[in-house]
Amino acid sequence: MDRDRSEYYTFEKMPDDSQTYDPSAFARPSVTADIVIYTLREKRLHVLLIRRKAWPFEGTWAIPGGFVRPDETLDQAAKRELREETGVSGVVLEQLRAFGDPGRDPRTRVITVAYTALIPSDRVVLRADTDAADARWFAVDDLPRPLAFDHDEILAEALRSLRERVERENITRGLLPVRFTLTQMQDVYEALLGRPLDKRNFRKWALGSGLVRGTGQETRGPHRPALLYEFASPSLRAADVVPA
Amino acid sequence: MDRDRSEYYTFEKMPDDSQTYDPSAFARPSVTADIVIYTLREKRLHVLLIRRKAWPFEGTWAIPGGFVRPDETLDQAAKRELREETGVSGVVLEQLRAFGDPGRDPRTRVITVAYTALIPSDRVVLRADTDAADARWFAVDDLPRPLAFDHDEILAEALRSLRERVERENITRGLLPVRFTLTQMQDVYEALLGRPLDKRNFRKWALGSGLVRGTGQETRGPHRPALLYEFASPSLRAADVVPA
DNA sequence: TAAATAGTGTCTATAAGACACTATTCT
DNA sequence: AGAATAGTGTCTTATAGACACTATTTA
Repeated sequence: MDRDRSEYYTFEKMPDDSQTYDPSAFARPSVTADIVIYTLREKRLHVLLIRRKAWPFEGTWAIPGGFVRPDETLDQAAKRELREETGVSGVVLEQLRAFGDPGRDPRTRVITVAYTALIPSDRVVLRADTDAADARWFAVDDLPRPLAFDHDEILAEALRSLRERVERENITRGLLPVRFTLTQMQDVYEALLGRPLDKRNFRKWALGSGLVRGTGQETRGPHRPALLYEFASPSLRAADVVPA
Repeated sequence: MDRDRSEYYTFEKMPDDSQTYDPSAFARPSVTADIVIYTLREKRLHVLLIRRKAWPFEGTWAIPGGFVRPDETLDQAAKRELREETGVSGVVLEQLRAFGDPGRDPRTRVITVAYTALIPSDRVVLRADTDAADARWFAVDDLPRPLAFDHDEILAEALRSLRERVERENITRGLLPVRFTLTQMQDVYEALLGRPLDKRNFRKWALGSGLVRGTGQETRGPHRPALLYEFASPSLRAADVVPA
């Protein structure tokens, strides 16, 4: 091992315990799944937070989540926690990444696998809106800091990832109802990108790209009706949707 | 809970054990960090695999990795394992995602956090090349299947992610030496994208984008010398590089 | 008829892609 | 002189962005 390490990466063998290492020799970490749930309210991107009722971080706001059970996949755990803590199901879940710094949870070593979910603005019926206190939507640019654990970091990363994906994926589908107007769709894009878009250019792009297709239907209201559109491709990946 | 679930996502409270759940009530999983190490050899993208010496999957090829220790971050664990198993350090590591299906490891529940690393083609000195048998480079389109655990899936996902990132990041930096010719750089892009690129268009793009800048130096060989370039921005994120 | 929202077209600038030959060095 | 690799420019096409007014409905 006397090769010049600053000039060459070497592969000469070093003491290798990976084949013989006994996992039970070290305390195992707990593993949780946390879910960042986005929706659009009044043209602003919001996340759902729950107020913690117990130590640690009692009374502070946190991303919903919980422990992964021995017999379920990480995706299943995320779906289950989402359902248990918020009653939401049938939502597209996307894994962000794992967060696992020692000390991020004062109880014990906890590694969390963070997910993001998008739910349509017209289908949000949050009981806590009236009930208040224990579950609330917060605009992503107006969060109650500090959050529990390292949830500030997770939310920052989730938002960065979301914005990155906006341009190259049909990511807005998850935030829109089945049928929607082009104005609603533009609102979603503007909220996600954080900047205003030109109406004519946006519509040219949305229609020209074949992303959406017109339904016959129209909206009603005290003003000119708008045509309703739907997404053209099937695209909701089966694996991401809970059957029931 | 009598609202029409097919029409509305509801947030009415369901039995919620997340606040009172005792993590020690369930067996905790083991957590590992696995690293997919890419390099370019003879214009083809290769990954480093090691042959397992012990049960399970004894004798089959696997991605290097090992258990995360209680006092280290996930990133540190990945760097340590990379160093221990291959002697490589000072490499950019990027977390891919966690893989944690029950049963992916026959020993016990093991959740792995997968990383990707890129190392430059000219600095690869793999002892096992002559020694053989226990650590080898494989072209990504010619892998020894089946691999151990769910490593087929991890490699497929890593490659998908790598190709996705090629277009929008300076990802090739990790695969190139400090100084390189534009032909070498084009080789990297072609290997990663899996298709040939036009030489003139590539050079126009590489130079015009300000990504690289010429050094004064030239190569030598039995043919016309080529100008050597280097990346313009500092850009290697400090957190990704092991200091020593 | 006022308020509110929907809907529509052109021009310009930039980026990406197709395409083939000459230049330099060494043996 | 031949082998090997480096290096170079134009035209076309597609895409994104700037930019402002008319249309329809209900109260």
